Amino acid sequence: MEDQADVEMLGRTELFRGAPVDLLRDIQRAAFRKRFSAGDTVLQQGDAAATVYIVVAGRLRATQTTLDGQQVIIRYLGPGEVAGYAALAGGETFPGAVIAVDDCHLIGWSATAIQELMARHAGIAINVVKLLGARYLDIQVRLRELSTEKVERRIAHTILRLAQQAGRRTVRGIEIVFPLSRQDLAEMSGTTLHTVSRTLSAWEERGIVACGRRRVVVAKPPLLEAIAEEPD
Amino acid sequence: MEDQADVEMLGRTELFRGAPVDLLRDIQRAAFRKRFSAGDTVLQQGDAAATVYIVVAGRLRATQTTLDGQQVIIRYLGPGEVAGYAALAGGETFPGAVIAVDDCHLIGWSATAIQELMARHAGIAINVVKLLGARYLDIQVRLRELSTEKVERRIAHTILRLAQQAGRRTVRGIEIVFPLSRQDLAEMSGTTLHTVSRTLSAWEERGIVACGRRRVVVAKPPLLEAIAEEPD
DNA sequence: CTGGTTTATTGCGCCAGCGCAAAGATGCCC
DNA sequence: GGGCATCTTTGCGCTGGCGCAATAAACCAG
Repeated sequence: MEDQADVEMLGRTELFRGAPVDLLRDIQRAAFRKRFSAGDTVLQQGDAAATVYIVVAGRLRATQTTLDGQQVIIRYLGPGEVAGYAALAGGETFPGAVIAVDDCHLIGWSATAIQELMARHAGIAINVVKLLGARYLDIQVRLRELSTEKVERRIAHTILRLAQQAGRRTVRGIEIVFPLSRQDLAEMSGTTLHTVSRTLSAWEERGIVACGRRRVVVAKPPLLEAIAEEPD
Repeated sequence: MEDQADVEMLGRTELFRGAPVDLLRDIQRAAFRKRFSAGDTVLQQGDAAATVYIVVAGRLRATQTTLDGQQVIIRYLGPGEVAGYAALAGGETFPGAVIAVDDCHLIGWSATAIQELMARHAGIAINVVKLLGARYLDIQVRLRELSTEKVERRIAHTILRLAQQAGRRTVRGIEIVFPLSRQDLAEMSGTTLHTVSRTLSAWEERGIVACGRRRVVVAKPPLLEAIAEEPD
């Protein structure tokens, strides 16, 4: 039965880990499912923070856009992860957008439902604390990289991080499993697509990476790590 | 009685807001007090995340330092705010350091005590969620600024933010109440002290700011806001 | 297969901001 | 009040990486 599978899946997410089975069943009953196609907007920047999602399948991108249209990618999220922190933390509106990169399958709850859940079950609130703590840590590190490192190192770090969280071993090396353009890498590394393109070309020359249209494969991780760590 | 005053103070912090008085009393009894002089290290990067503090008086700086000694300032914190998130979120070690900028007076708890408190009182866990959510929001915005804005705008944003959270109205304008060097501003804006110095000199010329040794006063906030918002 | 769209590459010139270095200002401690 | 440490200013030259622009390659739809 599908619901049963759902319950097991929920029990493995960062949000509901450790919850007793009967609670998971309640949670599952309160949820709704939703599918999105690649490119769809799941959460819109500025909209009321009324929904929280967990990713069942597919890959999403959290971004933040300025008034003048400049965009940065805050992070990518995959199966088991949470989209819509603002709704957890009691924010009024979403500070950024979440876009489907692949075709995606999500499970969602209303903000009020989740907040009530947290109020009734401290364990879930603590899961949220851990999850936000982990995100805060990640983003601190990126802030430091952005402030102190030169572009090449930043791009290297960005790719290594993506390979870590969404890499698949292949004969050619570690392939990032979702489509990732030069522009995307630029928006994660705080640079321009031109500089990313030039950098990747140079690396390709040296056999460190292999890339195609919206594809990146890390052929020689140790060399890329060396670049990421070498001082300016 | 001093304890009574403490309890009231705790009830107004972001961490314990909304807790019933008798719980606050328990919390207060479990706490220890500690004083630090300007320049002292309160939490050391890499140390076991075993303590959480609330600032009673004074001002602190949260930083993160790289292996090669480069430093960024994550944020400043003042009265009522929490130092040592890692201990709340169940992290192993502190990802950054916290340093006293002024002479400071703090109240602290062991990580285990606070975690037990969260587990027993969902309201407190929810306060932590809100607090981490707010920090995450702040840092997202800074990440975007750092990625997309030119230095002058970034410095303007940095100063405006500091004026917002630690500004005092005076005849000369809004004064940032704690000592703040050019180097500090550089480490918050992702630039060098030289560029900060040059920029502030130019602004001083135009009467937008007035500054001295480790002092910054925003004389004409609207003009500074204009700089912060003007497109590149 | 064709035409159109999106994505990637690369040459070229320029300039914002860095890094160095040296001098100057300010505050503190004895 | 004098000496010292810390902090700030400013000139100068250089360069990393941006921005533009034009071309090329890959993909898609019909």
